[in-house]
Amino acid sequence: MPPNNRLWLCYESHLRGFRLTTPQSNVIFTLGNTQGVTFKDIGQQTLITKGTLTGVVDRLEEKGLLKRVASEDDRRRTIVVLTAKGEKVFEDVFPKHIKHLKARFDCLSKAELKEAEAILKKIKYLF
Amino acid sequence: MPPNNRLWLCYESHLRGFRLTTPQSNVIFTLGNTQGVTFKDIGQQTLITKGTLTGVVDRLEEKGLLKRVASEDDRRRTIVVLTAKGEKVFEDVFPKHIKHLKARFDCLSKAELKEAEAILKKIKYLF
DNA sequence: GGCAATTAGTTCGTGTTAGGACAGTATTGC
DNA sequence: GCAATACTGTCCTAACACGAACTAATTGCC
Repeated sequence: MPPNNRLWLCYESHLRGFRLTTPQSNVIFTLGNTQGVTFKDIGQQTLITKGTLTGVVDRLEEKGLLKRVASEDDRRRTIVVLTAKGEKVFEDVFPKHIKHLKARFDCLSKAELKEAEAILKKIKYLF
Repeated sequence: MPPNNRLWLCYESHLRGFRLTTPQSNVIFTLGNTQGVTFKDIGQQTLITKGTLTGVVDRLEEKGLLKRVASEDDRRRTIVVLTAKGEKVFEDVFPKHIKHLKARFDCLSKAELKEAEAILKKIKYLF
């Protein structure tokens, strides 16, 4: 069961407006302001399993937003790098997306946000 | 991005032990202790969209856990009913699953649980 | 040095997801 | 009573999701 709720739909539909799926934008966001990241590291940051990641990167590569570069040090590795087009998309979408989400949570007071963070951390550490 | 976290994995892997996926078990749980539920109502309760639900129900029907019955009042409707086998699965899995989850959350105090519920409700109503 | 174990990424199979087009059925409005 | 509208479930497509099997490269161990 994916996150079937309005918070999720709000998150996702905003990205759809930029022709990006959520996993795709997560990859773009991970790659922004870096010199390139390996598949493995992208997977760890985005929590996308490697098998799925292959497909997500394929589609972003087809769109010309990133490219695969073979690593020199370790030839098993593939480094994924944003293209100029990908950089542009990152610089456009990322700030807008943060702003979009922030606008919703600004309805909560500082105290409420702290409370939410605290209790969610507790739940997180149960698992 | 599906719920890629340990809480989720805990939830899902427990069900996998019963050869059920999460959406499949959600449908079973929705059908348990009822005389049958329409597609539409299952979708509303489980938050599975109708197009997806068709496939989920197909697979459960193949497993012999439920069956489709045409509605008499409204011939557009299909009512989904647990078979005897499906009832057995429900009666086996449901209590075990609740117990499994409860065990984790019991580490939180009553006050903490109340707090979590309150803040999560607030977030929910933002969206 | 050489072979086993490990690691990185791809591929494949099964299942889930949303969304849109579709057909059949029911309801509404006039 | 009939046309327009709305509703119900199916089918389709594109994209994920995981896990397992696979290839290629590197490391570990003796």
